[in-house]
Amino acid sequence: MNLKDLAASLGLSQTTVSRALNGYPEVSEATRKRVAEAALRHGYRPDSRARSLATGKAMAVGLVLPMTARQEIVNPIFADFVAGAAETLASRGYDIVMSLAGEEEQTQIYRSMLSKGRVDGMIMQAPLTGDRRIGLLKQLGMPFVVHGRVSDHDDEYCWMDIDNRHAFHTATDHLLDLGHRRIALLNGIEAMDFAHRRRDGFLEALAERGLTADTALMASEAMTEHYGHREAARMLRLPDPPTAFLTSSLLVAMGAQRAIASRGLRMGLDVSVVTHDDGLSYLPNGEPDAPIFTATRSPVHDAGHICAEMLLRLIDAPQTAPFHTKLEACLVLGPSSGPAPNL
Amino acid sequence: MNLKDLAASLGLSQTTVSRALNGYPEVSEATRKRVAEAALRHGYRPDSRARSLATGKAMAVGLVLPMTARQEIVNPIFADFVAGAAETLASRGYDIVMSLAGEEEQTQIYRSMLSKGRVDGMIMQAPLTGDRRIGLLKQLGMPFVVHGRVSDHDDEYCWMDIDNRHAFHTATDHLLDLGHRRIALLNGIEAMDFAHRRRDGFLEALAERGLTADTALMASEAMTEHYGHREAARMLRLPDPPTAFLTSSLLVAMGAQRAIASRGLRMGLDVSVVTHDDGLSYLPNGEPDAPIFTATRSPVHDAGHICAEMLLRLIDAPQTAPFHTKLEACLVLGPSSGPAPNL
DNA sequence: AATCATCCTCAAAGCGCTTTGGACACTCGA
DNA sequence: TCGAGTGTCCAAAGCGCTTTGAGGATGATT
Repeated sequence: MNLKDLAASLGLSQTTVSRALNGYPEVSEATRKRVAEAALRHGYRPDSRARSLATGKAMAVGLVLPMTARQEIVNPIFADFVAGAAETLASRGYDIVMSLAGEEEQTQIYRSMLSKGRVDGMIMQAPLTGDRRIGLLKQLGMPFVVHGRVSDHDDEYCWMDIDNRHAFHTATDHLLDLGHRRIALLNGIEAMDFAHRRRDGFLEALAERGLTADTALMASEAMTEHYGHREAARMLRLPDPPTAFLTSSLLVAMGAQRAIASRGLRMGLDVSVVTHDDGLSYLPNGEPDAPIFTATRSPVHDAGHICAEMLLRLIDAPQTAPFHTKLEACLVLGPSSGPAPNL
Repeated sequence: MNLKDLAASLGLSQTTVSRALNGYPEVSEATRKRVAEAALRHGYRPDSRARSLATGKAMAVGLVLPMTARQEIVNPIFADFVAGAAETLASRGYDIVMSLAGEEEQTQIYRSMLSKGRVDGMIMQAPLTGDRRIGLLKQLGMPFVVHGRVSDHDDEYCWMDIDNRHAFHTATDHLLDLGHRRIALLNGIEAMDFAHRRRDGFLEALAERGLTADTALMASEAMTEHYGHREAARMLRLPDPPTAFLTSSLLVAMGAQRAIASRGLRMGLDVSVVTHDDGLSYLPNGEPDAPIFTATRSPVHDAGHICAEMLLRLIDAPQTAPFHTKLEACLVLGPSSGPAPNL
């Protein structure tokens, strides 16, 4: 049942039916009611393509599924981020069109998005340092916002990011204040821009106290539990082991926790752990009021919300100058961090 | 730059340009080359809506982001599943349109998918026992395949599922063979069909050896690490604690592992743990050759592949009778399970 | 020279919707 | 009685593509 048929069955023109359905004022209340009722009865649904073609709006935004750089690992953040974004978008009638950023050439990846009309804008995730996709998107003239950012070109596009440098600076300060001097950093892959910033924040905080990092206490890898376990275990076996771990995700922290426990040490007493916590719904940091890990927390679900909100704003007014949102992660104190031993 | 302009700039008709671009034989090789070259130079991209309207194919499939029943928890499986599906779909030129299954009425949820023409078919995930969405999809006459299934109406629609009952039967047998008699089940939410089946497999295996389950050793909740920890810790404090845990996800197993360790017990020696492992890329079960947990393994990434493949088949031939894929999970042996103590 | 395949190309009719620019009937004040 | 104003409705022109049914060149065949 299309508009033509519906109009015919009502003895009205397509124009009138369309207007009645879309709430235009040029239609009498009686007619509108009659049309609405018939549409419901016949299960009429406008064809989104036709409507989109006529209006010029796709009512959809594109999202590229990020794969952690060069790894076959799907970003665990994705599900919560997209859930957040989807809530906002759905409430405004927008759909999400997903593509997979695989190994092929970037240009090729954005192929389907680019086929004009599929989407009104895009959200880009997990930018690498010096990511070239941003140039590509700008060149295409499609509205987009980046979740995260690329250091060099901060002000040329819209982004939403947490202050990763500040977060890790704060976290490091926290450990330094507790008397820790040998602090290990279990970071994510530092080709990712956020991991790079976190490392900077860590080093900065150390430097401010006149400390230099021990490269033997720094690791950078895809953020799995196994990685956290392996590296923490290795570091704890060192002649001069760390008294604290700063990790980039809850999974890594859990791995570190396991390494600490299996060495007969007590987390929070013998060895401290501070982590970043993306607030993933399926990976909560203890009970809401009783966190297990001391953490810099910033729910990625909220990030999804905000990115979507920004993108919709940009779509409504494509010519506005680039704008940004920077979120501060808050430091949540848990039992996993405590005074450095031997003090 | 649209087809009309491109044709004009070449002094050709739209027909010829369209045919040249889409590989129809009625165009001379010379013309085709000339057209392709001009299209590239002008950065011409066909409008997907217009093309879709003309061909009747949307070249996209719908995917509903599942939320674990009544919980605000995003299914951690989602990211890997969708990555798998996206690979297959992308290779065939299909996009993915996502919607969020929120709290509203189901009918409302499928709204955008239903607006005709958005998608050619759908993949439904995480069905509940007696899920009504299936009836809805059937009634709509849109091709769909279900990841998982709903017990009562197995043969009325296409589904892909792992043999959850058999997997948990096997896992339970494994523990029984090792001499365990008090086995705890840390299951997912049993409103989910798969969790229900797992429980059945567990109980069946016990029954076959003349054992009955102790309800104090059975829990059912959203599958988080915290849940695994809390429930395992509680059960280990019982007067007659379990000697083995059977858990529904790696995260839960990790929680149990933590509970075991913090009680000063050794996993695999004092207490065994067997889990189901969805093979999530960001949550590997140890090293590829050295798993940590004994597990029934079935990568959800592959499930995504298969579901997509099935859906494409269904889209190509919508009238075929419902067909199914049942995958067997394989039992991976790790150091987390061993002979029951006191034997 | 006329006929006929064989290529290559085209004009035009959709696909299903929105939207522009009236048309028609009716009311109301002058 | 007229003109303007108002409230409803409509025909038709797009939106950008694919596809049908023909048409104009060629060169080969009669």
